[in-house]
Amino acid sequence: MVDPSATQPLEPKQLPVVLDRDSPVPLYHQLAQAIEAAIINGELQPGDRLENELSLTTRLGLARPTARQAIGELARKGLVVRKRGVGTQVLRAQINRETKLSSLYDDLAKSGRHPQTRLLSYTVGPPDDEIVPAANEIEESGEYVRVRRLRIADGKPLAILTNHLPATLAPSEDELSDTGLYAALRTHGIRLSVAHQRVSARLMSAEEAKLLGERRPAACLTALRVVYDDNGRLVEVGQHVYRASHYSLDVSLVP
Amino acid sequence: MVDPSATQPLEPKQLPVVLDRDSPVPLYHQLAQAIEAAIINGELQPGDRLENELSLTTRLGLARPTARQAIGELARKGLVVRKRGVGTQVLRAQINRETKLSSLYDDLAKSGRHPQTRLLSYTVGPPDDEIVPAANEIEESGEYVRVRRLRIADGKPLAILTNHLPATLAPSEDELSDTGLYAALRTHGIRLSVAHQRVSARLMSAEEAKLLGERRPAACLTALRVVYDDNGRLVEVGQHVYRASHYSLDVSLVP
DNA sequence: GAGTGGTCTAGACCACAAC
DNA sequence: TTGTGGTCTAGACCACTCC
Repeated sequence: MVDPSATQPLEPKQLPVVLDRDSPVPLYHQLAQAIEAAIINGELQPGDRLENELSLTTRLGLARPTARQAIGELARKGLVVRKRGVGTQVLRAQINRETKLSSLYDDLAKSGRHPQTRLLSYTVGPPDDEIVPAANEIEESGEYVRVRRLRIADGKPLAILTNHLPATLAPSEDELSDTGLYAALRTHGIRLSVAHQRVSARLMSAEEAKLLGERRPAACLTALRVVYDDNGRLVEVGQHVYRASHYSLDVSLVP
Repeated sequence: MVDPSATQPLEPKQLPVVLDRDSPVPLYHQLAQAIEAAIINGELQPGDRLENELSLTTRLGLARPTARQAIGELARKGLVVRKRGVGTQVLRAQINRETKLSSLYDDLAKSGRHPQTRLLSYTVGPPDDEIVPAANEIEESGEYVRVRRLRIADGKPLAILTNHLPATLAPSEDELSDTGLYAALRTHGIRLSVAHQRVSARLMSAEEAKLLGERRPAACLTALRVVYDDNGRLVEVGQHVYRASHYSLDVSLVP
């Protein structure tokens, strides 16, 4: 006997999750993506409670740590909040442009814009004074490639990217005009692991304003980025100057 | 029979970790902190291999998932890289001002500077047009408090902070001049869960330049921050204007 | 082949929140 | 008291890297 008018405000939805145990994709990630999809397409609304961990595990035939790992993934993304003694709730339906290690080129391409690159200069030589303040672990001895590029999106100049790379790792001039720097590095078998970025702002120089099509005085957003590969080797020091009137940086924070 | 001249280049150090099983601090976190401390104080150098997981677990009497959780914490911070079939290596000795959800006040206080606040205005009323672009989920009906403060560090003006809060949550004028906004919210039992920030730059207005002690033209770093509590309620919309010549924002990225 | 991290299971007890 | 997430154990098998 079911009374349809009975209040069931806290009845969590049982998502129709399908897991493929033969897939190389880990089960916890399959589950996390299934839940994330339900949040994004609105099946789970902000404020809704997730099915509890025990129910999930028995229903899907998983062990609890596996289910927890899935939910933990979502919690770190800020999509979901866990509260002991209460349950897990959906926080936001936000399509979360999350802080990740990607190139501006990739970002633009993914968001459907049309990135172009104009190579301004490509020089080889000893480490440049410009990069010293950023990286104190520079090998004084080695040769460095200094690349300066103008990044253009939808026909409008967007940023001036100056990158310094150890000559042994640096892609050729041709590779750089076709694709983004990080894509080029990836094809060289370099796996990036961590980057530190210092973001600030200043006035544009006359040259910068001219390249970016701004009238002085104009403000620019600056980023000093230091990137390491998975062996801890310094891969790149980048000084980026963004046209502040056309560019902003999204950052998500969790406590 | 031990030959001291034998090459043991890959012998990982066995850290003298002490775990307190009666502490309310989880074991995995105790272990993570012990390793992090060793990295920061130089006992573990960048490039050094960590003791492997199996050895850690048997030596410390832990289960493997516990040890993995500890190392995973460090990996997410970018302190350490795990490579299947190889081991776990220390990446950087970096004292990592990590991206977290804290107030500027807390940040300054922790870094040993002397933050002060000057309350510029405190008004109550319907939602301000200024905050609409940021948050489309504003309750049109409710009253909002609009607070404008000047943040000063070591006697130098550093930022103009404009915050909009639902009147039901907002701290009083007195609370705000004594402490940071987030600390005041915490004492009201509000637990923050996630924030989204959009960072850009522009030229300072005449009023901003005057408050911040800059000569125009001057650039400022701007942040539009939207903060939610652990129930998904909108807690705050903040528009921050930082003096670019005296402030930068550090962000760490992992793939 | 030996050693490493990556994934997963099947339980256990605890701390906290709501009723 | 009940239900929830938080922590932890003691294993297992697999995939990858290096020799």
